[in-house]
Amino acid sequence: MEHCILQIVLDTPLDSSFDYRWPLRETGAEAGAPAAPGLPQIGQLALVPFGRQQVMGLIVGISDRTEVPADKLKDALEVRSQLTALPEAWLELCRFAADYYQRPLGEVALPALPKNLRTAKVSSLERNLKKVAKDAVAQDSNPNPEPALNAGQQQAVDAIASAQKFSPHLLYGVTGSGKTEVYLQAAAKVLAQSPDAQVLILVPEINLTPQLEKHLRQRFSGIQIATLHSGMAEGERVRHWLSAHLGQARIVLGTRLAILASLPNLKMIVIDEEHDPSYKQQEGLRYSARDLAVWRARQLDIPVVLGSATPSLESWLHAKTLRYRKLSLAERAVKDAVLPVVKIINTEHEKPSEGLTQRLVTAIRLRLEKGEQSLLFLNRRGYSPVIACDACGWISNCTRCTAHLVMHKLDRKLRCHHCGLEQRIPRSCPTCGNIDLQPLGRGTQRIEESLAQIFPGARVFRIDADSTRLKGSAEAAFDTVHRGEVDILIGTQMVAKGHDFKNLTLVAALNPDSALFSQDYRASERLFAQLMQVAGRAGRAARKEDGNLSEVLIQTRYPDHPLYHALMAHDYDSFANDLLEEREQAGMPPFIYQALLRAEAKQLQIALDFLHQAAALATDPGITVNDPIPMTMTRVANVDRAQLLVESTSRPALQYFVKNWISDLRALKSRVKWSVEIDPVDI
DNA sequence: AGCACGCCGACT
DNA sequence: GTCGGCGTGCTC
Repeated sequence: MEHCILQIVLDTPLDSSFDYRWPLRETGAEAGAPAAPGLPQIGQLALVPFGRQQVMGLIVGISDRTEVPADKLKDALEVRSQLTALPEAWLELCRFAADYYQRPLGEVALPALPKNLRTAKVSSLERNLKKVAKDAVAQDSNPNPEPALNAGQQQAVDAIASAQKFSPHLLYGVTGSGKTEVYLQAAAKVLAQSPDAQVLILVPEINLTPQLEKHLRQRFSGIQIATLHSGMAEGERVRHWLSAHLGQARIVLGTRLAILASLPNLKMIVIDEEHDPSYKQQEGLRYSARDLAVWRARQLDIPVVLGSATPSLESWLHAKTLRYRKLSLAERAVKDAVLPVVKIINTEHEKPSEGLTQRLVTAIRLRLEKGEQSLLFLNRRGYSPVIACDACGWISNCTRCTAHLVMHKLDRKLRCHHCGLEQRIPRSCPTCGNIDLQPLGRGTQRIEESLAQIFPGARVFRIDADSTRLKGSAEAAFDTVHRGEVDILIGTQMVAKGHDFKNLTLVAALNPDSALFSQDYRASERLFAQLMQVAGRAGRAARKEDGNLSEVLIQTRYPDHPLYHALMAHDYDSFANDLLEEREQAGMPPFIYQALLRAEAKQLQIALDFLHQAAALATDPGITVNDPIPMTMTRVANVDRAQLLVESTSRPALQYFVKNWISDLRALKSRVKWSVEIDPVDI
C-alpha cells in the first residue's frame, strides 16, 4: 500500500504542522473517475484525528517522508476534494499575517474560513456548492447609469483604474464629496478590464451602511455580489464565501474579516472609511484589515484605495511621504450642497441644564417649528447611567470588574457591560440606607426623558447599542427616521455612520470634551473623525440659495481647543499635520512601532511579576521597554490584567525582537496567561 | 486551546 | 465511600 504524508496545520496554539498518512490508492478509485483522482493538493482541507477529537485542518505540504515515529503517525480521515484548493496567494497572505502578528499559521488560516466549512459534513458542502452554482446571476441589461463625475472625481477614477500595478491611493474627501461614486466607477473600470476580475470593498460595519450595498446592486445588476460579515447566518456565509472562492462573485463587499477571503482573481481593493477603528480586530488574531489590505494589494500588484474624510495618521503620513498617492475631492458632489456651519457653545458661560444649553434648546425648537429634524450626539464614554448615592458617595460598582454597573431601565436591572453581572436596582443605598438614589451622568435614556419634558409634542427617538440590540432593529430604527416619523434623534456613535438624513439640519454634540484629555492619545483623532462624520449627517438637505445652512453645535468647556477650531474651519489638513508633528516629537506612532505584552492572573501582583520578568529579558538595545502597568480597567470577571509596552523606531527590529522574546517567554513556563499584540491601538 | 489523567476536600 | 476541584501533559 502506497502512502503520502500530508503536512497539515490546525487551529491550535501549537506552532507547527502535523503529519498524517494518506493512502494513495484507495481514494477516487470509483469507475469512470477522471484522471489523477484522489491526489490531495496543497490548500485543500482535510479531516484528521487530533488527540481524542476530529478536526478540520489545512494541507500546507505533501511529502513522501516524515520525521514522526510510525507509532504516532495517524491516517487523515478524509480530504475535502470537492472544494477546490485555496490559492497559493491566499496561503501566502495567511503566512504573512501569522508571521507578522506572531501566531501559528493554523490559528490564522482556519478561523479565516467559514465555520461551516470546517464542521459540516461533505453532504452539506456538496449541497452548498450546488446552490452556489445555480445562483449564477442572469444578465440584467438594465443597470443604473453612471452619473457624471466632477473633475476631482474623474481624476481619481482615472488614477485608480489606470494603475494596473500596486498603487495605494488615499482618497480624501468630506462626506458628500462623492467618494462612493469614485469607488463604483473605478470598480466598473477594473471589472471591465477582464471578464473574471474581482473587486473587494471593505466597509466598517455593513449593517450600518446598507446604502453602499444598494448602490452596488443597482449599478452592477448583471454582476454577482457577495457580502461577508459576522452577522450573517452560517449557511448564507458559506455560500457567499464559496462564490468568492470560485471566482463567481466579482464584487465582494464585507467587513474586516473579508480581507481574509479567498479571492482568486482579485484586481482591486477599496477600504471605505479607512480610519475607522473597527478595521482592527480586537480579539484572537488582532490584525488590522487595512494593513493586510495594503499588503495583499502589494502581493498581487494591484491598486488599493483608502477612502476617508479624516484619514488615519498612518495613512496621512504615507501620503505626505508619497508612499500613497493622495487624491483629494474638494467639492461636495451633491449639487449646491454646502458644508454645515459649526458653532461652539461655551458651557462655562452657558450652563447646561440636564445636559442641554439654552441655545441648543432654542435651536431644536426652531427645527421643530420648521418641521426639520435634529440629531443629538452623545459620547458614550463618561455618560453611562450609573446609580449613585448623594449622601455617602456610594456608586454601583461591579464586584468582579473595575467598572460601574449600568442601569437598564427596561428590565429594571443594573448590568456590567464587561462581565455581564446583573443585579436588581437597589431601593436604597447599600452602605448608608439613603432612599434617594440618583442616576449619575446623562445617559441617552435620561436625555430622552428631559427632551420629552421640554418639547411635549415632539417625537423623540433614541438609537444606541441598547435600543437596537435585536437583529435588524437598527435598520428599522433608521427607516423610522428616514420616513420623517422622528423630530429629535438621540444617539451614540452608531448614528454617525453611513446614514444620510435628508431632513436633518441640526446636529449637536452634547459632551465631546472627555476625549480631549484622555489617556489614550488616539482619542482626539477619533473624536475629530466622529464629529466630522456626525456633522456630515446634516447639510445635505441645506442648499445655498435658501440661505438656510445646516448647523452643528458643539457644547464644550474648552471652546479654544485646536480640535474645535479645526472642526469649525473644516480643516482636517492642518489638524492632522499638527497631530503628526506632535507625534513625531513625542516619539509616538506612526513614527515608532509598538508591541504590547498583556498578562492576566487572579492577583494583579502575579501578572506584574511576570511582566517584570519579561522586561528583564528584553535587553535588545534597539528596543525601548516601558514599565509594566495595570490595565486601565484592571479587573474583568475577577481576573487582573496588566501590560507592558515595547517600542522601536524600526518595524523589522521590533519584529525580530518580539519573535525571540516570545520564545524566551514560553521557556519561562509561567502559569500566567499572556499574549503579545503587534501594533496595538487601545493601550 | 481542548481534553485527558490524577490526586485531595465536602456531600447525595 | 463518591463527585469534582484545577495542576500538568499531550496532541502527527
